[in-house]
Amino acid sequence: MTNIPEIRLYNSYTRKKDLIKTHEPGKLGLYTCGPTVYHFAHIGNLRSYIMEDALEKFLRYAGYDVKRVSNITDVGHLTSDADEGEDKMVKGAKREHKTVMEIAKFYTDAFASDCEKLNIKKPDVIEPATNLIPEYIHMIQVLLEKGYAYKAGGNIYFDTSKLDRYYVFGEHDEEDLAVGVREGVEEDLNKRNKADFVLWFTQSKFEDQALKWPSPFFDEMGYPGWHIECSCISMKHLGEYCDIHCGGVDNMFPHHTNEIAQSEAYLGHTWCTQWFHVAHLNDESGKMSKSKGEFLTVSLLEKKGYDPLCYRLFCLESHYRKTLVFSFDALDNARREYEKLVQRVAQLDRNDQSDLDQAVIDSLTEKFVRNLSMDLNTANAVSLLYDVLKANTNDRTKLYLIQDFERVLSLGLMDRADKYLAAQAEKEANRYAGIPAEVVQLVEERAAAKKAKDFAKADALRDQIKELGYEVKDTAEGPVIEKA
RNA sequence: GGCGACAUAGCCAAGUGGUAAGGCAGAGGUCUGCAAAACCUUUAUCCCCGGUUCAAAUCCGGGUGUCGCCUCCA
Repeated sequence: MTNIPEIRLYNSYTRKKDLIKTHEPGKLGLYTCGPTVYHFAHIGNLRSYIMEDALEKFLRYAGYDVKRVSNITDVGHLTSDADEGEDKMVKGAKREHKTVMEIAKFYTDAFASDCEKLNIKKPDVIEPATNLIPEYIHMIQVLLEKGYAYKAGGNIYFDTSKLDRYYVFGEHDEEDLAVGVREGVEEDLNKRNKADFVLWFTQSKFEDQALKWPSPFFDEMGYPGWHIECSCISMKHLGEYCDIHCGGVDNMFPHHTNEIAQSEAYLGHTWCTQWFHVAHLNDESGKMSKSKGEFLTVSLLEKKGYDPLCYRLFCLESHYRKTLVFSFDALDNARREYEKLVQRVAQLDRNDQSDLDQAVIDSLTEKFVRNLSMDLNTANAVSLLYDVLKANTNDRTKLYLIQDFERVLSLGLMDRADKYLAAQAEKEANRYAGIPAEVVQLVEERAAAKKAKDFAKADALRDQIKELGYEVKDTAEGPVIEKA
């Protein structure tokens, strides 16, 4: 923690690029809003996790002792994208004829697998929402005692009028809120203020929750509202101060606004003042969602022949605060680039015993840190890979730098380079596999003729090979024979 | 209606006061008989209009456009 560089990140809370501060020097508590496990994550969801992963890794690279906590929402998240609106988890279970618990388990695992394929590091703590029911009840009790919450119509609501400043991410007038603008969402008449939100449900206009718990508030069983889980999970694992809280921009309001409201009302002091929001991945028609158009998942990309890490490269090449438009043309671009990068890394000599070129290392790592320290400029950090490859220095130094940068970028370049080399070796070993002996004979004769610069004979032999139904092509790695 | 973000070449994308990084694609070239690969060279005045300044893609004002949020979303 001695030499941590100054890092600036755009903070949605102050709308400025603030210098990162931590409550405890050198230690950094990072909270990232996790998925609701009712369906597969689409690649737009995953963009946020990729960028948050890059942030986490850079903070570690810079020298912070990071503790990252993430939730898994497996209860209490209402949806209204169906006709009447249902709980996401209940809806998922119904769709697949499974129990809510089975659904949660299945999609939690699927999410973990997607993350692994994208080289997203597992958070230090992953907490399912259903694990902390007593904590929610406790927080709600305190909020009731302090007068920040009220009971109405069988639910408990947070009273946003009790706060000096509720709209922390931008100035709003309560009257400006367009309540019920969305189809299928009706105004809840139990609310005292338009912006009030539910902390605990026993009555819902939607279909019954599958999971319910007893509470001291009502005789009926109930379940927590969505916002309370993140506050409690963060406090349980990071204490009363959260250094940086991450999520997608769409969570700014109401989710994160509500988290701040309830957390600070509960604690009586500020809770988290650094907010990192990742912009959306759109398709040509706008925001990507699970309910419209092609549902793009990691497995779908794999099915179409894309290495998931091409997608990671695609994301890192763009800035996290800028909307990124996805198209297969753009992904093809990234794939081509990725393949070239891998090949160039593979061509570096791993046995190079030269001395490390400290001047080059210092200069390039300084640029790497400077770019990432300025609002996580991953696009420039990726560009530096090319500076490394082009640098006027030995291969050992280049490999050292690439592996060093990979601690943050995690593009799997070394691993894919290994695979590339193995595939090349395999190709070499199987060059003549399945090719008739007489064709192999002709190919070798042709190679000899070429070596002797007898090109007329070589071309004649190539024609002969063609007559047998095979085509020979010379490549950098020797002749390749294909069925014509 | 309110709030917010963004607008740079064919495409993706940096740049936050000093005369436009990088990548993909394209074009020209070098090279290995040809071809492929590789390598080299090459491609923009920054949405529009005003202003500040010796100097603006970068700051200010006014437009236009795209996208997002306003209790489902990463």
